[in-house]
Amino acid sequence: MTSAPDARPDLPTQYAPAEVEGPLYPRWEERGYFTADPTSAKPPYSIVIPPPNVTGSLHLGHALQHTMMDALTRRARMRGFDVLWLPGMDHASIAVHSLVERYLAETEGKGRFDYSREDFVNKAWEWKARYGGQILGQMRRLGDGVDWTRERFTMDDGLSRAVQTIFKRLYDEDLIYRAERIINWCPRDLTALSDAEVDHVDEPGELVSIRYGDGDAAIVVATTRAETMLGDTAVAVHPDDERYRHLIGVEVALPLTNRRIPIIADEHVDPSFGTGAVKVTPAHDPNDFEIGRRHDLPMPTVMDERAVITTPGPYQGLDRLEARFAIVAALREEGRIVAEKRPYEHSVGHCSRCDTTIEPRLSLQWWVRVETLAKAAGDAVREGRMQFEPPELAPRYFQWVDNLRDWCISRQLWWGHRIPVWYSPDGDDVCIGPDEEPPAGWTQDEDVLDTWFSSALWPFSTMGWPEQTPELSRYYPTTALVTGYDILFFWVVRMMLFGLYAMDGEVPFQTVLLTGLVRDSSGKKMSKSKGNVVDPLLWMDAYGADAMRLSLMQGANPGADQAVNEEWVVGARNFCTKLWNATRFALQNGATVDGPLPSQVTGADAWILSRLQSVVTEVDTLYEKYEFAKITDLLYHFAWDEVCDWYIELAKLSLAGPSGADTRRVLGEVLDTLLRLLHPFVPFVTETLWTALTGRESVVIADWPLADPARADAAAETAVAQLQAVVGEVRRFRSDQGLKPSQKVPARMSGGSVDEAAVRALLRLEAPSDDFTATASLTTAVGVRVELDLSGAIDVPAERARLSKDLAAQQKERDVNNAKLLNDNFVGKAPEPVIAKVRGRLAAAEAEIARISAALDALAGR
RNA sequence: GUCCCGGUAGCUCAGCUGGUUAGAGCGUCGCGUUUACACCGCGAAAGUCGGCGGUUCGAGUCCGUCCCGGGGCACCA
Repeated sequence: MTSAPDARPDLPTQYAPAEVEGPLYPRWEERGYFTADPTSAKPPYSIVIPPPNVTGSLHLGHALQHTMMDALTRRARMRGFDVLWLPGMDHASIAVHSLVERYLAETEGKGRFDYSREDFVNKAWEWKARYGGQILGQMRRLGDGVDWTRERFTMDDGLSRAVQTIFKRLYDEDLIYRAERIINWCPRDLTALSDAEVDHVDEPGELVSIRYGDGDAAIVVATTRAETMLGDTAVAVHPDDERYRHLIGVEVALPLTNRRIPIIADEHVDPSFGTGAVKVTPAHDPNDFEIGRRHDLPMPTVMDERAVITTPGPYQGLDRLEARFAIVAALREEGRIVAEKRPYEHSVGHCSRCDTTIEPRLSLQWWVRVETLAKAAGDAVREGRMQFEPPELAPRYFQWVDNLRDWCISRQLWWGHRIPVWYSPDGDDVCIGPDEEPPAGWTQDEDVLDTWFSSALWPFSTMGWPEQTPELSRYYPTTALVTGYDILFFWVVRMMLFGLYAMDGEVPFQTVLLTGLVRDSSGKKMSKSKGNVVDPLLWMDAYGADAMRLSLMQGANPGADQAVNEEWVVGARNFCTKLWNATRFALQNGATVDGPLPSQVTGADAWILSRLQSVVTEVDTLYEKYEFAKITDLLYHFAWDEVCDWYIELAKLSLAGPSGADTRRVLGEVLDTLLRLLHPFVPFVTETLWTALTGRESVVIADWPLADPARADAAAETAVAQLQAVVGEVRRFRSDQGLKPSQKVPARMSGGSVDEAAVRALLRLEAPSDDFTATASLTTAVGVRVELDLSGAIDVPAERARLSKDLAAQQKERDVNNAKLLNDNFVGKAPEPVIAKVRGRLAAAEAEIARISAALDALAGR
């Protein structure tokens, strides 16, 4: 292939995706097609990419979402918008920690705490430089038309400044505070986690009922976590519970210890659950913590950060599970176990990163006070300032945002944005803004912020906030956000919280387009443990990025999960090949895009232009609703069934005829438009074909097609439909008669008004010879009679079977419609157009029955 | 417990405010080379639209209920 963009290069005979796709992206990038221009007079269109983790590699979910964003932005660009699609990556605090720790263990044989904080962070930056960001190259491979000149990283200087700025503002307004609470603690990652980072899983545990105290002062409590009894400081019962009323205020002996704890009354206790009495461990359970606060109970911690028992005594040094076993055994020994239920199904929190069982832990952490922020985030959607697509997913958003609890944002990690608060030797603290210096001798807080804290700023921090940049004023709010519904809580909600706060109540995006999950061919979730994870890179290598993108778009119904498999990618590749061959045909036959379209065209040319303008309109309508699957389906069938199967076949006839010049121009127009319509989905192959066809610079910067209603031609559409009906009927006859496709048959045609030459050519019918003898006769539904000379007996049983089948269908049709018209209720109550339609169908069925019966009678005469 | 989504051909899915003989892709079967294309062409077979009940002249489409699958949230001492 020649690579000169302005010549019309010959297309190789065979479509080879790798050769087509390889050279194009660098060319697009060099020419700056994807670079936004804030000074442009064009209207803006903006999308910020959901920043993949710096540790990440492209998976099918990315491929799906990126293809959608690419399609939206490519189309917007073609429609004349100044497009910003902003790429970047997330620093992924915990994920990087795990990877870097493993990397250091392998390369240097050391653990995290063998390094100083500074050294570890430097190692992490080294790791990022060396192994991070693989996905960026994979995005180019996929064809993402992002503005690389504006690439961002959540830990680069500008974004770090944004983090510090908003932290200080929130801190100054008392929307960030520090408090000791029960938090979700991961004993493996050794950090606090937010509620969103905990997955709750039902699993079999044990429910053990233990008798506390003796004699009159005894009470039975049930627990799944016997080991925490070392930290019990009370037993709680419901204040109205008659069974225990007399015990309230009494102290009981806590087994295995020499402590005595009070029995208290608290509304939180459910009298109908278990024994109606609860052991209270304020330092290791969120509900118990609340009870403890209400009753001013002591809150002893019994485990360290690795969930090892610290209480002096026989259990000290045991892991929480070992301790549970040992303590239950000891209680059993003392005869204090009243009941044991095992297994006992209950929900247990796990670290969403490493799957370790979460330990609720009393801890001093930083929090965002979310009440007012969440209210604003909910109202913005309630007031319609931001909308979800599909709207059915909005309830999930409200469910979360309307019940949000304060957000724990501090993490006991080193890789991330360090909390900008400094402490004096006396324990005073001060929050330091971006341009401020901490007082000499003060020390900074050791913790970093939750990764999602900086992600929440992404729609504006990437555009230069807090500076009032041209980008920020032009591209915020962004036009759309495209992301998976699974990330609604983590990310979308938090961008709403901070976007509305930082940007004076302006939403970060006008529309949130939620995609489903990509599943395997049988609809199962992909997971490493199931071994059904597909690497999109392999599919791209085998069939091309275009084919993979197209197959993903084929299944992309809004908000719905989709199953994918290799067969469909093959099918999508086949479609690209079809386009390739159609374009080759056009080039070989002198199709042109130069000069105006002929004002008057006839026959197939008029028909296909009519269909084309209608398809353009439909595509635009479907884009409004983000119906990617339907757009794909529409274009697929238009291209394959109408353009290739019918128009090109018909064009073969007229190309040689007197209107050949018109047809060459129409053929060029149809392919030109079709390739432009398809470009957002299959950017590579359309670029190669379009430049070959038109000789112009690039379809990336071509204009989006406009429908021309003047080209609508109902008569031409009817004429071709009739032609198709006749051809279809005779083809079926030929097939049923066992005639080879290549066999030419003399025929005589009469009646109707179809293009006889076209019918003859498509059906391989010859002119009748002198000794023509009609051995078969077909009268088709559009009144065309075709007599065929099969030079010998036809297969009478086959023909009778064919006609009988048609007859039965028409009789059923007649009966159904007849019954309706005999029904007074129907005639009396149905609207007139519906009745007219039924009358028409009845008449048509009767005509068909007459026609087919006649044909059967004629057959009987043989 | 509560909320959401889904149950339509062998498989994966479309079917808008109820009104043609319920569609597509892949797969299956038959025929085969008509110079764009076998990564193709032509033809065909294939569904009691999860069950039951209701509203209606008319229900895959609306209502109720049940069954099955997926997911969210809450609780889980």
